[in-house]
Parts: sequence; C-alpha cells; structure tokens
Amino acid sequence: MNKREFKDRVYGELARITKSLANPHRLEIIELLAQGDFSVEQIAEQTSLPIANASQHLQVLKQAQLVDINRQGNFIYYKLANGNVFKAWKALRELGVERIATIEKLVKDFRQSKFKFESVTIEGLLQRLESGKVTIIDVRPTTEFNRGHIANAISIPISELKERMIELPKRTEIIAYCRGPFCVYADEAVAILNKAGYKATRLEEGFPDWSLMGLPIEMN
Amino acid sequence: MNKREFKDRVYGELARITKSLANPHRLEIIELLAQGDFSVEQIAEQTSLPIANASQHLQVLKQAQLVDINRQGNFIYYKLANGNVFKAWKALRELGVERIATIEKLVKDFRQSKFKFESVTIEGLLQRLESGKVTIIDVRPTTEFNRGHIANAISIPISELKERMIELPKRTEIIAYCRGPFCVYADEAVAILNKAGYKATRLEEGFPDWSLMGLPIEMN
DNA sequence: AAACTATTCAATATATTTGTTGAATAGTAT
DNA sequence: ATACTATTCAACAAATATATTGAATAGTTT
Repeated sequence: MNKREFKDRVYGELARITKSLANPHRLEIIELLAQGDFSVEQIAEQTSLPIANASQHLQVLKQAQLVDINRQGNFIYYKLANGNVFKAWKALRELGVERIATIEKLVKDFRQSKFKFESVTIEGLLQRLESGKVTIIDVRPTTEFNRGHIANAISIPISELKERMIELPKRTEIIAYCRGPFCVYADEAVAILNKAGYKATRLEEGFPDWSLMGLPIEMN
Repeated sequence: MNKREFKDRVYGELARITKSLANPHRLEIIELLAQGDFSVEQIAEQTSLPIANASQHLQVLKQAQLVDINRQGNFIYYKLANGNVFKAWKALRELGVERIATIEKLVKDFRQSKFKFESVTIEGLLQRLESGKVTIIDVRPTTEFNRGHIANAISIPISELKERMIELPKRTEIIAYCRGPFCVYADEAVAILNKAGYKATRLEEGFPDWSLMGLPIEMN
C-alpha cells in the first residue's frame, strides 16, 4: 500500500462516518439519544418520522457504529455508542451556530416570536449559583430526568408545569433547562412562568452539555 | 413557524454544514489547511486531485463558510475560516479512530509494513520533556514550519533529512512530528533516523493539535 | 401453533453528489 | 490591447442518498 492509497482509505473511512451524521433527521436522532435510550417507535414520534424511515436512519447510524442496540421484549432500544458521538455532534453544532448566521437567526426569531428571548449559558449559571439562590427546573419528560439530571434540579415536565408551578418560589430566580439549545421545552416553560409572574430564564445548553463538562449530576 | 418547522430548518442547516465535511477529499483538504494557507494548485497537488476537482471541493467548503479566500496576484489562497473548523475535524477524526477499527488497523498496518511502529502522544511528550532532554524535529516543509511550530523544535523537512541528520544528537531521544496522525512524513523520518542509529519516535498528533491545546508555539 | 407487535427489509422513484471534460473568467505581464 | 496564468464555471454521466410503500422477520402472548 502506497502513501496515496493509505490516505484514500483513511479519509474514506472518516468520510463514511461523517456522512452517517450528515442528515437532518440523523442529527436530530443523535441529539435525542444524547438524553438516553429510546425505542424506534419513540424516536420516530419525537422526530416526526414514519417508523420505517426512522428505522432506516437508525440502520445507517448503527452501521457506522455510532449507536448500540439493546433488545427488551418486542422493543429495541437505541443509544449512543459512547461519549465521542455526542462530542462530535457538539463540535458540529457549535461550528454551525458560529459559522452559519441563518441558524442563529432562526433560533432568535423563533424564540422572540413565541417567547421572551433571554437565556443564560452554563458558565453564567455557575456564576449565579455561586452568588445567590437559584432554583433549577428540568422540564424534560420524567424518564429523561431519571436517567440523569443537573444536581439539585427539580423535575417538572413541561406538560405538568401549569398545575405544578405553585411549587416554585416567586422570589428567587428560576432557570429552566431541557435537552439542548434547539429543544424548545425550556422556552415554553420560561414563557409560562414569566406570564405567571415568576422570574424565569432558560439555560442555553442542555443536560448532556452540562454532563460532558464534568459538572455535578444526579440520577433517578 | 411551528416547532417542527423550526427543528427541520435548524437541523437542515446543521446537516448542510456537516455534508460539506462528509467527503474524503474535503476532509483531507481541511487537515491540510489546518497547517496554514495554500493555493488551489498546491491543494490539488497535495491531495492528488485534478485542479478543477480541487476547486470544486473548495467551492463547497467556501459555500459552507468553512474556508476563507485571499487573493494574491493570480493565486487564490484558501485557509480555514476559524478554529472551530479544526475542532470539528478533530472531533470527527477522534470519533472515527475510536469507533472504526478499520482506521486503526490501516494506520497500524501501514506503519508496521514500512516503518517500525511506535509513537508517543502529546501527553507522553510533555512528560518526557519534564523528565529529561528531548530533541523535537518538525519534518514538514519549511513554509509550514515558519507559519507556526512547537516551541524549540528544529525544522528539518523530510526531503532534507538524510543530508542534515548529522546536525542531530545521537544520544538524546528525538521526537519527529508533522501535520497530524495521518501524515506520514514523521513515520518516514523515524524510519530514516532509526536506521542510521538514532533513537527516534514519532509524535502521534500534529502541530495543529499541539497548538489547540494552548501549548507553547513559535512562529517564523 | 396462531395471532400479534415492533422492527427491518426490499423495491422503486426521485433527488443529490461526484468526477470529467472543455470552455469561460479574472487578474497579471508584455 | 494581447498573451498568459490560475481558477472557476457549465454540462453531462455515473454513483449515491432518500422517501415511500408494502411485505418479511423476530420475538411475545394466547
């Protein structure tokens, strides 16, 4: 094998794995799986895909060894093969947000049109935690909260927020977080809370980002 | 714009930028451009591509805003648009090396067949630097050395190594580095030096990795 | 074994990506 | 202006990726 052939093969393999990520639905699936494992049916529902279609995309990810499966009864649960998959997704996400103005504009417009746009980054949250009292709420579905969440966060799924917001303090600041920067649960939560007179802000990033930074988490 | 439409557009944009990376030649171009700027002609030569073809791939990268151009006379020099591009490439590279056994095998086989396989990571090099004397040589072409190199490294392009190895100490350990883990200049250097009785090892990663870690560099 | 369920497979049509070729363009030197 | 050079463009053929549909499979329950 000569130098050129070697390079062609190495870069060929790397392009193969990159191609397996290079599709809108598959990127959305990766971000979802960063929250834990989901069945094909659940993945299809969350991403608004027909089941056969979701399955096909999952096969592509499986072939690239980016996801692992785990059969339980009739259901097959998919999960990310390991932490490097989320790291690669995060690198692409940050590259995209920084380079492609369209993305920032989309996010900004969407948030401003529906909700009051405001957010705090993980770094900002850490500062606020040091300097005063903050209530952190996790508005993802309970199962995702149980699989891992920011230490001391309270689980209030977005679907239950209206009834349960009475549990929250009116005076101290509330930070809502969800799956990641493109997840809108936290935006919806902030809109509901602020309308009801609470002082709420969304966390820009999601739980997987917090976890990757080695910050304190809890399970169950 | 509803939630689904928002997601489709955001993930669509992210997939677009990911697709622009998802090609063997374009990945090789990215790694090359991580060393500095190159003209279309130089890029075509380094990657064994016809010029029109290289230009076409460069257009794709330019459209995705991953590279910038800089005209000088008849020549157009391309460079990475910013540090996040290399970070994304690095994340993909590490994902690939870890997940795809084929890549590790390719690298190992190639090195073992031609050269004695052995390498040290950046971390290992840092330890050796602390505990004793090490000579670091940069075997990339001079222009790349001048644009930036590991602090205190000596420039001996691979093409000049045979004549110039007399400059090197026989006793102390020599670490050779080049563009990155898939660049073979350092392997060739190690083979030449060991055959001549020197004690040489290649650095696994390349200069851009060292630089990204914030370790000491020098220019010119 | 039969009925059932979640998932995968297979086949096809459509859209996108890639390589190749030769012509066109933008800037430089004469 | 003319000739020259590096790069890009345009057009086409071949290869690859995607969505859609309905059938097949693997495991569970009755």
